[in-house]
Amino acid sequence: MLKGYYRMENKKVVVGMSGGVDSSVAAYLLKEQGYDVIGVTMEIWQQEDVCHMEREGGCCGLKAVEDARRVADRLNIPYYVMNFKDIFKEKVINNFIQEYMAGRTPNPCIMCNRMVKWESLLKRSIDIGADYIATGHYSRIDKLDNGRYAIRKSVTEAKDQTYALYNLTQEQLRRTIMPVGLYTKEEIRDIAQRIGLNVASKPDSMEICFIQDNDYGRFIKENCREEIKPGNFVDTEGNIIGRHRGIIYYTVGQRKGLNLSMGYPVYVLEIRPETNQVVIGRGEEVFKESLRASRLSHMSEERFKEGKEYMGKIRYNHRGTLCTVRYIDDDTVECVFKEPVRAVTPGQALVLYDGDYVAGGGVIER
RNA sequence: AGGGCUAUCGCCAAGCGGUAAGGCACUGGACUUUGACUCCUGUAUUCGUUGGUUCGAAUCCAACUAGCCCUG
Repeated sequence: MLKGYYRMENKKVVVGMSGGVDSSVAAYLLKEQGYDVIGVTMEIWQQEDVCHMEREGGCCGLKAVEDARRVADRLNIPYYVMNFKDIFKEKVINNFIQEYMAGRTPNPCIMCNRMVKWESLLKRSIDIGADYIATGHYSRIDKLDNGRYAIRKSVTEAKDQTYALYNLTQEQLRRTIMPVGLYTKEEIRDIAQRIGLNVASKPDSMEICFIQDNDYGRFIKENCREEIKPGNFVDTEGNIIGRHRGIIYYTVGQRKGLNLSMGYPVYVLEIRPETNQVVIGRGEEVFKESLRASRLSHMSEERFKEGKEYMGKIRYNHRGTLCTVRYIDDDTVECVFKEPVRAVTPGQALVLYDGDYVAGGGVIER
């Protein structure tokens, strides 16, 4: 039943515990493997008025602390709550708002993973004497023949979280353990059940953790300094076809909420922050066969191989499309897909896979 | 001022005497560890107004109202 079992006497690992099933079982598995396990819950965004609107499954709510503490007690491991509110606000929330204001669509989970879950938690963990940090991600980390570390897809295709981890650094990967990547979600729930964790049937988390009601438009409006200005919807010819409420409310590929009655469904093709315009078109116009990505991150390889076929994902829930890349400069690639992909969205990540391994990725520019 | 045409859900639009299609938009839900997409679901007791004909009208008739077009 236990996979990847080997004894790690004296090795100290900090497990980021969200209070959910996955990270709880991760802590258990590590303990079984002989690590010296410390449970930590990262306090990152809670507002004081959140108690009455406890949403099930939030990855970092207040109830999370209760649940995590109970699990730590049960596993008999030391447990701490660490405050990461400032760094989270600065690196994740502010960036989230800035990106939307700039007409882009960020993926806050990726930013949070890289800057908070890893950069900050790892640093503090090392400070308290830990050798590793661990999480409950459905993903594996392998050391390759070329000496590099790489994120590898989980054993379950159905539950794969590697996309949001594409930009972890070699140093971060070297110090990370992801014990649940060897199991399926069902197996993890079974383990939780067997060892008597009360979080066994807790629902998976979803949606943005720091926006409880999921109304991210309102969240930005209330938290940004600048004014949200209404503007024009235009077609590809530049004709004005309506008014929009402000570019932050839209994203490429979006259909709902446009309030545009053309007789056929219309979608957002492009957001132009310079002119405050939102370009609208038909469903088939939202497909593209190439994109440009920058702020590159290389994982399984030091550099991508031009002409080599990778599987490219342009959003978390994307099966992937075969593609090739070509460097425009050291930090930018042009990616050409074998077949058109829907809704290439600036601000989202392009993640390239070489088989099961994450080769790397970047942020979509256009 | 004459002549003609049109008025059906927020938008477009079927209907042509037998008891209100459909599309778009919008609602709610499912899916989803980002935003989206997608998939289900719901949505006019009422047809510009007022009368009339008829067993029965959104459908026929009349007047009125509004908009559009043509001629001055």
